Amino acid sequence: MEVILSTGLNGFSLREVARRAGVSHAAPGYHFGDVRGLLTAVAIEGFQTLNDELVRSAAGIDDPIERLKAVGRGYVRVAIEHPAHCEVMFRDDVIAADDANLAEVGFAAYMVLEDTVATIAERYNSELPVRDVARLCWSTMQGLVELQSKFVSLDLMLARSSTSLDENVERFTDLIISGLLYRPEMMPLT
Amino acid sequence: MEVILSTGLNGFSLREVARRAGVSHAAPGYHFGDVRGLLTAVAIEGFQTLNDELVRSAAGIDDPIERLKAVGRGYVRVAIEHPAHCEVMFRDDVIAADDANLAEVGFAAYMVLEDTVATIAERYNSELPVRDVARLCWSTMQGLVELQSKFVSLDLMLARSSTSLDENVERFTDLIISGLLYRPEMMPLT
DNA sequence: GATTGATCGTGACAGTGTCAAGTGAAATGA
DNA sequence: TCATTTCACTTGACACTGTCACGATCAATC
Repeated sequence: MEVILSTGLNGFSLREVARRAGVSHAAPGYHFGDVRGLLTAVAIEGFQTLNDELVRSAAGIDDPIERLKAVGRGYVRVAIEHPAHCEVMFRDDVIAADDANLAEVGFAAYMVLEDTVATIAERYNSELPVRDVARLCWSTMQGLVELQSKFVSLDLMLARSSTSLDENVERFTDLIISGLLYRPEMMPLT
Repeated sequence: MEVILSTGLNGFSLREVARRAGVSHAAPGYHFGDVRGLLTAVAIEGFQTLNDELVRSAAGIDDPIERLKAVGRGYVRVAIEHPAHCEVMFRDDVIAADDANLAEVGFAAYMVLEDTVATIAERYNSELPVRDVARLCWSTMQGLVELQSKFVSLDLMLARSSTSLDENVERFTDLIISGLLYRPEMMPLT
């Protein structure tokens, strides 16, 4: 994590890892087989903490809409507190995307989200396309985390005050949730 | 683009580019100054075509909601037709994210989206937070493009038939648009 | 007490980005 | 017209990288 944070994933190198660990230059390669293997292990660890955090965020909140908001906040909390992990987790070009363990723990994390959406459907709107909504939420969070820095520089160009990641999460989830409550018969298009 | 597509951004190398161009190994470095410089040029080209495509997608469509849908479709069309460019455009670790030309053309592309949302606000819902909605849309599209492959393997695990990128765009935009039409007084949260 | 397996260290190889120096042709200026 | 400068490279070198084969050490096991 140190190496990823200081040099970026780009300048990451097994030999630098070895240097900081005080071992020979080939030792990391022996353990993880590969640079890909090492980064895959990092990604798995990342998904594990994501899963833990989402479960913890959702726990004890009865209203599923509030629970969805909490899950969203949990997602960006992981992004903020574990930036090195998150830089790796979705980078299929540097990890073994077909690794079984990776798929399993990623699946678990996703399911926390889908379950929450399913409860919203039960309680508020039975016509809700659960799977689509869950993926919409995930895509939005992921895109937000990735684009946040662009948004900041965009605000700079427009001389507008910029919005923090946390605040953007709140706004985005509110906007999405509005959509979950909408039914066509409520209001025709003009 | 050839090199990026065949070896991935990970295995990308100036020397391979030089080989395919039939020039000496240092020639690309001379032209672009740097591997970062070359990839920044690619990103600028990518944002330029994105901007062109979004403008073309939006042109001639009167209803702003239909226009927003068209812009969304345009976004993923660029992602599909120019995968090499898109792999670079948002990778701030390998490009010069503070490049002035890059910021300018990226800004232009974003503004097509924000203008469309502004028109929706004018016509349908004056209380719409235009900036937030525009960024919600962009984040969602970006996240979707990035996560699509994960969604496919997720469907595989769940033994569900998977959804194409185009279809996901349709569904996501529909869900977002529902939210844009929603007003709290329409339906209380019971 | 010999063997085996794991955990490394060492050295080598091909490949990489980048830099300094050289090279030849085209453009420029007198 | 001819010297000079600029441009677009080429060449060669350096430090760095991942990965591999080969040894060395050492604890556990038979």
